[in-house]
Amino acid sequence: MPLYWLIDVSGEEESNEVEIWAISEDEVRVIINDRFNVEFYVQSSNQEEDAKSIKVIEGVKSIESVNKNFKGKSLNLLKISVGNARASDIVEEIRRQCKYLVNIFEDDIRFSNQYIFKKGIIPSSWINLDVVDQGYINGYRTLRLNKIVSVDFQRSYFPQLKILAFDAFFYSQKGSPDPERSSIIAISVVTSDNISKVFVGEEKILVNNFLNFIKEFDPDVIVGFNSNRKIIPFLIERSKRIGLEFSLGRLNSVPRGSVHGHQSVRGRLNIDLYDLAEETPEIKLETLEEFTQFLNLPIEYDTVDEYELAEMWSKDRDRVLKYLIQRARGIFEIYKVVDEYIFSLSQLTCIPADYVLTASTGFRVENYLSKLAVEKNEVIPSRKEVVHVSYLGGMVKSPTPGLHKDIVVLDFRSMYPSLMIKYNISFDTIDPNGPIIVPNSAIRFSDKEGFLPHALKKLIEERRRIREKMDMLPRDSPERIILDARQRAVKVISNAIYGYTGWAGARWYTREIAEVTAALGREIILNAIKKAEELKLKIVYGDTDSLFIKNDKKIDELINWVENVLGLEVKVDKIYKTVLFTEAKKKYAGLKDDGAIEIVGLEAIRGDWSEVAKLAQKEVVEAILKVGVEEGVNVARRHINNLVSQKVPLKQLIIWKQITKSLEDYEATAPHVEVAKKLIGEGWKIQPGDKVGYVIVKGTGRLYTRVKPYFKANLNEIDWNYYVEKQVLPVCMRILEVFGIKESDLKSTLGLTAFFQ
DNA sequence: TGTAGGCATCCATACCTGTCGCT
DNA sequence: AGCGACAGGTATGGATGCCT
Repeated sequence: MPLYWLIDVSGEEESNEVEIWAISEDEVRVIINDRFNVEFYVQSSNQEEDAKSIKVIEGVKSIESVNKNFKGKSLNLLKISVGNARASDIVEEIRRQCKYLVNIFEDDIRFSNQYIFKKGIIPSSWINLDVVDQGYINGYRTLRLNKIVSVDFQRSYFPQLKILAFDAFFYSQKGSPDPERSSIIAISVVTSDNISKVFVGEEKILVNNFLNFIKEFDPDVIVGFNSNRKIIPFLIERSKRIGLEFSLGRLNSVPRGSVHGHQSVRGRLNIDLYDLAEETPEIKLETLEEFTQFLNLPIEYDTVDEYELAEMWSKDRDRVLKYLIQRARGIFEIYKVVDEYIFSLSQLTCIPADYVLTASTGFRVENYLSKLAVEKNEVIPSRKEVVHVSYLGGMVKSPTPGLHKDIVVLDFRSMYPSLMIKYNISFDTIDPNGPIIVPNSAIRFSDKEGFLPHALKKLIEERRRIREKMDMLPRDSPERIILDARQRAVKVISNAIYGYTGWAGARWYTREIAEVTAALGREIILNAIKKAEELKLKIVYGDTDSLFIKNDKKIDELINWVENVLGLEVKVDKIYKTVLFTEAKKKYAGLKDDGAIEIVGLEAIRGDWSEVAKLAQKEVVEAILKVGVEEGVNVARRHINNLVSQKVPLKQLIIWKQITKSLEDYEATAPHVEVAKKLIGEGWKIQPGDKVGYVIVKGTGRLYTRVKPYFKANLNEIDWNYYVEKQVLPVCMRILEVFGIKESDLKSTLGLTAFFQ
């Protein structure tokens, strides 16, 4: 039976036609057609009567009485199958006609999702298909699906995909490019066939050449950076203006806007690495440069910022083109590092690789659970608007300020998932008379395995299996890399299930569950602290599921006690030679036994502080941990002195902050919002999610009147005093005051006192 | 089309209090 | 003495981005 690897599934609900793009084992790109009728379920207090009304509604293909599970109950429902119609129209009619209607389920599950769930297929996987040849369309072999035979779980590798990385520049004299007046000046590409080129010249010819190249190379994957939100929509719009169809997709189709702000490109995977940058916490500014650096890829960029692009284009065209090519190269290389992760995530969540990155964590979890629900005959609840009542979360123990030597960090291994399994916590096991009781809580659970514990066990088992397999493979072997990506994907989903149950937008939102899980977490950590104190262990800090303990033989005893008495796994996560705490929770810095410095929570790692302040704090911390407080003071003085003598480059003075909502929604006046407003007034487009960089300049009055976009400021208007008093000094003092150092200790001796008057 | 809550921190603003000058 | 303007301090809430 031939094997096919699934690229994408799409379809037309009204014509019941499914279009699957796939690659056969011998690497032929094929279109597989199938038919599928959408189904949904109706709960009625008088099935017979309501069935009569439903039967005559146009588009209802069949009705069947079925039993399904719903949150721990068994429900008898009418399964409605839809033919040549839209489910939403039929639902509307049912709401009007059925007198005994109680509820409708699964009418809000997208067509292609239903198909994937109900046929048991898995995107980005190899599947045995029984197909009939139907000839060719535009050179693509077309098949009709007879039967899905089986998913081949054994094959962990992916087919040789044809990859095209691309990027584009648009010309805008002032502000952000706008398809109305800005033209496309260049498009660069780098492909898996090792072609690297840039399309330039007269706009129409340029675009045509690019599209011809696409048609000829025929990539399976199109990868860009910011392609969903900016590049592709611009190219489509601009092409329209100059009388072209931007047919990036197979069968000459133009991309169209799809779910989660994704651009759907027919027959190809359109992947935007910006989505991945956004969800990677280490990447703060979310630029391609930063992403590349984060992955340690040896790619150099001669960066041209957007604000200087137009000028550079007239001054040094080659430099701009060089940078554009470097970008496509960077995008390509990053993709090669992350593709396994993307496909693993796609397989696990059953979201096509195409938009698995644009879907946020909550929707990934939800898709995973939905797929499992169909398998377990559980009805998927409808999405409803509910009012969220927040609840108590994790417990954080205040740290003992100062330097601590030889500190062991004890971690409860995946505490929330473990607790949910241990107490069988789930939306379908809540039972006022259930045998499982929870300490200090009125809520009880039945002992019949719940849906969420089942899901979690499956995930944990899967991860264990993968890691076992991994251990048998040589390091850096391709298979091991794929498995590692897969186990990471599994872990992400598993850890997010607790949070998902407390998310008001979730289909399976059940606040009580999230609440009781968090309460149990607090109970556990408090018990562990109590036991540790009994053992005379010294705890310097703790947060949610971790304890920082002064090293002692008795720690083993504590670990055993937790495992035997509390029934949970704990492990030594790491050991600090020295760790530094201030008064604040969630902030510390440590020197590990391997010599590495770890900074947690402090300003030095926050994206919304100037580089000069971050660097100063980082060096102060390092000096204290490695040398001593005295040296920390010296470092701080040096940095302050640098500012006073105005020797710091402008780039280190930029403060970056995100615009999180549309500007009119801001209640408070804030510096970064004022900058954003100014920029918008000058023709820049700023949307929620964008980051604005600004510096503080000399002047009087409120801070927001003294801000300037970084690219409009120059060094002689900088308010150096601000950077001393509000940036470098406070972050250094935060650390140094722990050791009794006073502000005056940093300012004096350098003859700076006058400067601060 | 937002996993959760806990936390520190900055900034703008409202409010409070005391002082001073003027009548 | 009584009043208002003003300066300076403080409490409060919005906003951001971190931690587990």
